Amino acid sequence: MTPVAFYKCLSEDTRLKCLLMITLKGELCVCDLISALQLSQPKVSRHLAELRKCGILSDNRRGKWVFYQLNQALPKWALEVLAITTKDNQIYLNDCLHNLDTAKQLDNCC
Amino acid sequence: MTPVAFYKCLSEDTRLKCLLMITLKGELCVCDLISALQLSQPKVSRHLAELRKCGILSDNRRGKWVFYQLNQALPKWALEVLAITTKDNQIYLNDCLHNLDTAKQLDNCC
DNA sequence: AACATATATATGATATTTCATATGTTTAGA
DNA sequence: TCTAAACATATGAAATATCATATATATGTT
Repeated sequence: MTPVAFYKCLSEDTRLKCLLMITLKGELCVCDLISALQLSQPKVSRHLAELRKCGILSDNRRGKWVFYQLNQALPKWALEVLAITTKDNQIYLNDCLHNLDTAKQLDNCC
Repeated sequence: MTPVAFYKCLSEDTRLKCLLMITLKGELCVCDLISALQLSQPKVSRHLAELRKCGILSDNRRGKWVFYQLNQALPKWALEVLAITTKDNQIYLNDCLHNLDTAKQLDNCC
Protein backbone atom coordinates (compact mmCIF):
# COMPACT_ATOMS: atom_id res chain seq x y z
CA MET A 1 0.00 0.00 0.00
CA THR A 2 1.80 3.10 -1.21
CA PRO A 3 0.77 6.37 0.39
CA VAL A 4 -0.38 7.82 -2.95
CA ALA A 5 -2.62 4.85 -3.63
CA PHE A 6 -4.04 5.19 -0.14
CA TYR A 7 -4.74 8.89 -0.47
CA LYS A 8 -6.23 8.47 -3.93
CA CYS A 9 -8.87 6.32 -2.25
CA LEU A 10 -9.59 9.06 0.29
CA SER A 11 -9.77 11.77 -2.35
CA GLU A 12 -13.34 11.20 -3.45
CA ASP A 13 -16.39 12.16 -1.44
CA THR A 14 -18.32 8.89 -1.60
CA ARG A 15 -15.28 6.78 -0.78
CA LEU A 16 -14.09 9.02 2.04
CA LYS A 17 -17.50 9.12 3.69
CA CYS A 18 -17.80 5.32 3.44
CA LEU A 19 -14.38 4.91 5.02
CA LEU A 20 -14.96 7.37 7.85
CA MET A 21 -18.35 5.89 8.67
CA ILE A 22 -16.88 2.40 8.70
CA THR A 23 -14.01 3.62 10.88
CA LEU A 24 -16.56 5.06 13.29
CA LYS A 25 -19.01 2.17 13.32
CA GLY A 26 -16.68 -0.80 12.94
CA GLU A 27 -18.62 -2.34 10.09
CA LEU A 28 -21.50 -1.47 7.81
CA CYS A 29 -23.36 -3.27 5.05
CA VAL A 30 -23.95 -1.91 1.57
CA CYS A 31 -27.57 -1.04 2.27
CA ASP A 32 -26.52 1.00 5.34
CA LEU A 33 -24.15 3.01 3.18
CA ILE A 34 -26.76 3.55 0.47
CA SER A 35 -29.19 4.93 3.07
CA ALA A 36 -26.53 7.06 4.72
CA LEU A 37 -25.27 8.58 1.48
CA GLN A 38 -28.59 8.60 -0.39
CA LEU A 39 -26.87 7.40 -3.53
CA SER A 40 -27.61 4.70 -6.08
CA GLN A 41 -26.63 1.12 -5.31
CA PRO A 42 -24.30 0.67 -8.29
CA LYS A 43 -22.46 3.85 -7.47
CA VAL A 44 -21.81 2.88 -3.87
CA SER A 45 -20.96 -0.68 -4.84
CA ARG A 46 -18.38 0.46 -7.37
CA HIS A 47 -16.56 2.60 -4.85
CA LEU A 48 -16.61 -0.16 -2.27
CA ALA A 49 -15.14 -2.52 -4.85
CA GLU A 50 -12.32 -0.07 -5.41
CA LEU A 51 -11.61 0.21 -1.71
CA ARG A 52 -11.62 -3.58 -1.49
CA LYS A 53 -9.23 -3.97 -4.42
CA CYS A 54 -6.83 -1.47 -2.87
CA GLY A 55 -6.85 -3.48 0.34
CA ILE A 56 -8.34 -0.79 2.53
CA LEU A 57 -11.60 -2.61 3.16
CA SER A 58 -12.42 -6.27 3.56
CA ASP A 59 -15.86 -7.71 2.93
CA ASN A 60 -17.72 -10.59 4.45
CA ARG A 61 -21.08 -11.88 3.51
CA ARG A 62 -23.66 -12.85 6.12
CA GLY A 63 -26.77 -14.15 4.42
CA LYS A 64 -28.11 -11.66 1.95
CA TRP A 65 -25.88 -8.91 3.22
CA VAL A 66 -22.29 -8.02 2.57
CA PHE A 67 -20.56 -6.21 5.41
CA TYR A 68 -17.48 -4.08 4.97
CA GLN A 69 -14.86 -3.28 7.58
CA LEU A 70 -11.33 -1.90 7.64
CA ASN A 71 -8.79 -4.44 6.48
CA GLN A 72 -6.96 -5.61 9.59
CA ALA A 73 -3.72 -5.76 7.63
CA LEU A 74 -3.60 -2.00 7.01
CA PRO A 75 -0.34 -0.36 8.07
CA LYS A 76 -0.46 1.51 11.37
CA TRP A 77 0.02 4.95 9.82
CA ALA A 78 -3.02 4.41 7.60
CA LEU A 79 -5.21 3.38 10.53
CA GLU A 80 -4.04 6.41 12.47
CA VAL A 81 -4.82 8.72 9.57
CA LEU A 82 -8.35 7.33 9.35
CA ALA A 83 -8.87 7.60 13.10
CA ILE A 84 -7.67 11.20 13.30
CA THR A 85 -9.68 12.24 10.28
CA THR A 86 -12.85 10.65 11.62
CA LYS A 87 -12.43 12.17 15.05
CA ASP A 88 -11.86 15.74 13.89
CA ASN A 89 -14.39 15.88 11.06
CA GLN A 90 -17.70 14.90 12.59
CA ILE A 91 -19.37 17.88 10.90
CA TYR A 92 -18.48 16.46 7.51
CA LEU A 93 -20.31 13.26 8.46
CA ASN A 94 -23.31 14.80 10.22
CA ASP A 95 -25.87 14.31 7.47
CA CYS A 96 -24.76 10.78 6.64
CA LEU A 97 -24.85 9.65 10.23
CA HIS A 98 -28.28 11.13 10.70
CA ASN A 99 -29.56 9.31 7.60
CA LEU A 100 -28.00 6.13 8.89
CA ASP A 101 -29.79 6.35 12.24
CA THR A 102 -33.11 7.13 10.58
CA ALA A 103 -32.79 4.14 8.28
CA LYS A 104 -31.97 1.87 11.22
CA GLN A 105 -35.03 3.12 13.11
CA LEU A 106 -37.29 2.56 10.12
CA ASP A 107 -35.81 -0.91 9.86
CA ASN A 108 -35.12 -0.27 6.18
CA CYS A 109 -32.34 -2.78 6.00
CA CYS A 110 -30.43 -5.59 7.73
CA MET B 1 -10.47 22.95 4.28
CA THR B 2 -12.72 19.94 3.77
CA PRO B 3 -11.11 16.54 4.24
CA VAL B 4 -11.83 15.52 0.62
CA ALA B 5 -10.13 18.64 -0.74
CA PHE B 6 -7.17 17.94 1.51
CA TYR B 7 -6.85 14.32 0.45
CA LYS B 8 -7.27 15.20 -3.22
CA CYS B 9 -4.08 17.21 -2.83
CA LEU B 10 -2.28 14.22 -1.33
CA SER B 11 -3.51 11.82 -4.01
CA GLU B 12 -0.92 12.65 -6.65
CA ASP B 13 2.68 11.57 -6.57
CA THR B 14 4.36 14.91 -7.27
CA ARG B 15 2.20 16.80 -4.81
CA LEU B 16 2.50 14.21 -2.07
CA LYS B 17 6.28 14.06 -2.36
CA CYS B 18 6.52 17.86 -2.28
CA LEU B 19 4.36 17.96 0.82
CA LEU B 20 6.19 15.22 2.68
CA MET B 21 9.59 16.72 1.86
CA ILE B 22 8.43 20.14 3.03
CA THR B 23 6.99 18.57 6.18
CA LEU B 24 10.35 16.96 6.80
CA LYS B 25 12.57 19.91 5.93
CA GLY B 26 10.46 22.83 7.12
CA GLU B 27 10.75 24.74 3.88
CA LEU B 28 12.06 24.22 0.36
CA CYS B 29 12.34 26.37 -2.74
CA VAL B 30 11.06 25.40 -6.18
CA CYS B 31 14.53 24.59 -7.49
CA ASP B 32 15.12 22.21 -4.54
CA LEU B 33 11.93 20.39 -5.42
CA ILE B 34 12.85 20.24 -9.10
CA SER B 35 16.19 18.64 -8.25
CA ALA B 36 14.64 16.25 -5.77
CA LEU B 37 11.89 15.09 -8.08
CA GLN B 38 13.81 15.39 -11.36
CA LEU B 39 10.80 16.93 -13.05
CA SER B 40 10.28 19.96 -15.27
CA GLN B 41 9.88 23.36 -13.67
CA PRO B 42 6.37 24.04 -15.05
CA LYS B 43 5.11 20.72 -13.80
CA VAL B 44 6.37 21.25 -10.26
CA SER B 45 5.23 24.85 -10.24
CA ARG B 46 1.74 23.93 -11.31
CA HIS B 47 1.36 21.45 -8.47
CA LEU B 48 2.74 23.91 -5.96
CA ALA B 49 0.22 26.48 -7.16
CA GLU B 50 -2.55 23.98 -6.52
CA LEU B 51 -1.29 23.30 -3.00
CA ARG B 52 -1.08 27.03 -2.37
CA LYS B 53 -4.63 27.66 -3.64
CA CYS B 54 -5.97 24.91 -1.37
CA GLY B 55 -4.29 26.56 1.59
CA ILE B 56 -1.96 23.68 2.39
CA LEU B 57 1.22 25.54 1.50
CA SER B 58 2.23 29.16 1.87
CA ASP B 59 4.91 30.77 -0.26
CA ASN B 60 7.33 33.53 0.41
CA ARG B 61 9.78 35.05 -2.01
CA ARG B 62 13.35 35.83 -1.00
CA GLY B 63 15.18 37.41 -3.92
CA LYS B 64 14.98 35.22 -6.98
CA TRP B 65 13.70 32.27 -5.05
CA VAL B 66 10.25 31.31 -3.83
CA PHE B 67 10.16 29.18 -0.70
CA TYR B 68 7.25 27.00 0.27
CA GLN B 69 6.28 25.82 3.73
CA LEU B 70 3.22 24.33 5.40
CA ASN B 71 0.52 26.90 5.97
CA GLN B 72 0.55 27.65 9.70
CA ALA B 73 -3.25 27.91 9.66
CA LEU B 74 -3.76 24.25 8.74
CA PRO B 75 -6.11 22.38 11.09
CA LYS B 76 -4.43 20.15 13.64
CA TRP B 77 -5.71 16.89 12.13
CA ALA B 78 -4.17 17.79 8.77
CA LEU B 79 -0.79 18.53 10.32
CA GLU B 80 -0.94 15.24 12.21
CA VAL B 81 -1.77 13.33 9.04
CA LEU B 82 1.21 14.85 7.26
CA ALA B 83 3.53 14.16 10.19
CA ILE B 84 2.49 10.52 10.54
CA THR B 85 2.70 9.90 6.82
CA THR B 86 6.15 11.44 6.58
CA LYS B 87 7.43 9.52 9.57
CA ASP B 88 6.24 6.10 8.42
CA ASN B 89 7.03 6.38 4.71
CA GLN B 90 10.71 7.26 4.51
CA ILE B 91 11.23 4.57 1.89
CA TYR B 92 8.81 6.33 -0.43
CA LEU B 93 10.96 9.47 -0.14
CA ASN B 94 14.38 7.85 -0.31
CA ASP B 95 15.24 8.74 -3.89
CA CYS B 96 13.95 12.29 -3.65
CA LEU B 97 15.85 13.01 -0.47
CA HIS B 98 19.01 11.60 -1.96
CA ASN B 99 18.64 13.81 -5.04
CA LEU B 100 18.02 16.76 -2.79
CA ASP B 101 21.21 16.22 -0.83
CA THR B 102 23.25 15.73 -4.00
CA ALA B 103 21.91 18.97 -5.48
CA LYS B 104 22.69 20.84 -2.27
CA GLN B 105 26.25 19.51 -2.30
CA LEU B 106 26.76 20.47 -5.92
CA ASP B 107 25.39 23.90 -5.05
CA ASN B 108 22.97 23.65 -7.95
CA CYS B 109 20.53 26.09 -6.49
CA CYS B 110 19.80 28.68 -3.80
C1' DA C 1 19.82 40.54 -20.66
C1' DA C 2 19.68 36.20 -17.91
C1' DC C 3 17.54 33.51 -14.61
C1' DA C 4 13.75 31.63 -11.49
C1' DT C 5 9.15 31.01 -11.36
C1' DA C 6 4.17 31.40 -12.84
C1' DT C 7 0.31 30.99 -15.98
C1' DA C 8 -2.66 29.73 -20.20
C1' DT C 9 -4.14 26.56 -23.34
C1' DA C 10 -4.65 22.34 -25.95
C1' DT C 11 -4.58 17.56 -25.73
C1' DG C 12 -4.27 13.05 -24.14
C1' DA C 13 -5.16 9.99 -20.21
C1' DT C 14 -8.03 8.52 -16.15
C1' DA C 15 -11.76 8.35 -13.21
C1' DT C 16 -16.63 8.49 -12.39
C1' DT C 17 -21.37 7.74 -13.41
C1' DT C 18 -25.11 5.40 -15.36
C1' DC C 19 -27.76 1.73 -17.32
C1' DA C 20 -28.62 -2.84 -18.06
C1' DT C 21 -27.80 -7.13 -16.60
C1' DA C 22 -25.77 -10.89 -13.79
C1' DT C 23 -24.89 -13.44 -9.45
C1' DG C 24 -25.81 -15.16 -5.05
C1' DT C 25 -29.15 -15.67 -1.04
C1' DT C 26 -33.50 -16.23 1.26
C1' DT C 27 -38.33 -17.23 1.50
C1' DA C 28 -42.82 -19.03 0.15
C1' DG C 29 -45.58 -22.15 -2.09
C1' DA C 30 -46.64 -26.37 -5.01
C1' DT D 1 -37.87 -31.01 -1.83
C1' DC D 2 -38.08 -28.20 -5.98
C1' DT D 3 -38.99 -24.04 -8.10
C1' DA D 4 -39.91 -19.34 -8.60
C1' DA D 5 -40.11 -14.80 -6.78
C1' DA D 6 -37.93 -11.17 -4.14
C1' DC D 7 -34.06 -9.00 -2.56
C1' DA D 8 -28.96 -7.48 -1.93
C1' DT D 9 -25.03 -6.82 -4.29
C1' DA D 10 -21.69 -6.93 -8.25
C1' DT D 11 -20.12 -6.12 -12.88
C1' DG D 12 -19.64 -4.97 -18.20
C1' DA D 13 -19.92 -1.44 -21.38
C1' DA D 14 -20.65 3.17 -22.87
C1' DA D 15 -21.07 8.16 -21.94
C1' DT D 16 -19.31 11.87 -19.44
C1' DA D 17 -16.47 14.49 -16.45
C1' DT D 18 -12.13 15.43 -14.43
C1' DC D 19 -7.20 15.61 -14.28
C1' DA D 20 -2.27 15.74 -15.80
C1' DT D 21 1.06 16.97 -19.13
C1' DA D 22 3.53 19.51 -22.60
C1' DT D 23 4.36 23.57 -24.88
C1' DA D 24 4.41 28.28 -25.27
C1' DT D 25 4.38 32.57 -23.12
C1' DA D 26 4.49 35.92 -19.30
C1' DT D 27 6.21 38.00 -14.99
C1' DG D 28 9.35 39.45 -11.64
C1' DT D 29 14.27 39.68 -9.83
C1' DT D 30 19.23 40.45 -10.26
